[in-house]
Amino acid sequence: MNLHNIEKHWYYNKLSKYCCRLTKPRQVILDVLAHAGKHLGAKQIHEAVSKISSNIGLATVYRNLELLVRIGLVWKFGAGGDKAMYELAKNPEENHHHHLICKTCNSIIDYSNSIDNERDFIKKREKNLSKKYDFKIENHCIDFFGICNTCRQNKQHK
Amino acid sequence: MNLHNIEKHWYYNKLSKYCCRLTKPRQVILDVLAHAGKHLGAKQIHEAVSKISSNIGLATVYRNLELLVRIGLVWKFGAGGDKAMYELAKNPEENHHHHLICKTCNSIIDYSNSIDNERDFIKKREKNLSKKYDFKIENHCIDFFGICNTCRQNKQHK
DNA sequence: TTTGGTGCAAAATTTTTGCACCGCG
DNA sequence: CGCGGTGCAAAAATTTTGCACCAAA
Repeated sequence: MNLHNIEKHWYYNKLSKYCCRLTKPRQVILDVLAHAGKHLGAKQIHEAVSKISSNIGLATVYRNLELLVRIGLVWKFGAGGDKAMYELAKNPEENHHHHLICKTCNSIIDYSNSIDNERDFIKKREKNLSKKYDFKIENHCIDFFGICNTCRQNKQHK
Repeated sequence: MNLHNIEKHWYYNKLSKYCCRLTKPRQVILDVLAHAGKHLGAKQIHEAVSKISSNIGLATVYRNLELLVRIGLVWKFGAGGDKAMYELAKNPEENHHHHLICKTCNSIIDYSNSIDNERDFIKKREKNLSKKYDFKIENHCIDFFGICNTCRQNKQHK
């Protein structure tokens, strides 16, 4: 399970391609996201980052996340609108996460869009929409909201 | 084009069904969303509400939006994670909006999921995911991010 | 030396909460 | 009366900005 170094190269390379210096904070933020393997909030990222390397400001985390989102290395999604969540983008050839978000406890289940033909469907949809609205689509976010099994069970006990 | 009263009945009825009083603020908030016909932020809603009826607090707007979202009358989505956006839910039989969000100017294009077979696809997907994760799905949010035509043109002129 | 990147602190924005009060059931 | 709902103000949480400084190109 040592894909980790390969991934490292992938995203580090992409960063330099965009003429951004590979600074310590950027390295650490990317590593944190890669290790997490799932969505994190800005504060969580800052906390994790601080454990690895001290004196990295929350503002720097925000500034770099914005940069990373802009160049497509990180994806940002809304989790229903409370606070922003971030996750490392995958290689274009790979699939990424979509979400099941519990309205009651706010927990988030990641699922991969490799299931079924979702990926193909989205691709087709993007092409169609791009043309129709003259809009260059770079990525997307698909979230389902509802009630998780734990919360449904708790409800019954009330 | 006087569907407006019909719609009114629809959502007013649903509200009373959930044992919530149909108070002035709730009426006004729903009317604002119905008239807007598109997503609005909490602040925008409060401003619009204030024009119709004075002395309705922003906190009340937030509290009621939360309620309306919980009972399914209003949909909330993240717009990429800055602030929450709200739009009136549609009758279950109708289609609702998905979004194309410009990363550069933050403008949002609504599109209806009636196009193509998107609606059917989502339905199928929901069923599949519900079963797989034992998760009761109530609604969803599909957003595409990219660059709108205006911003693409501006870029070229730089 | 010039520019991009940073830390820190202050500010702005968005959302939540506490509390007293009001009015329907 | 009791309780859901409200306004207002204060607080909390999230995100952005100003500014001086540092370090790589």
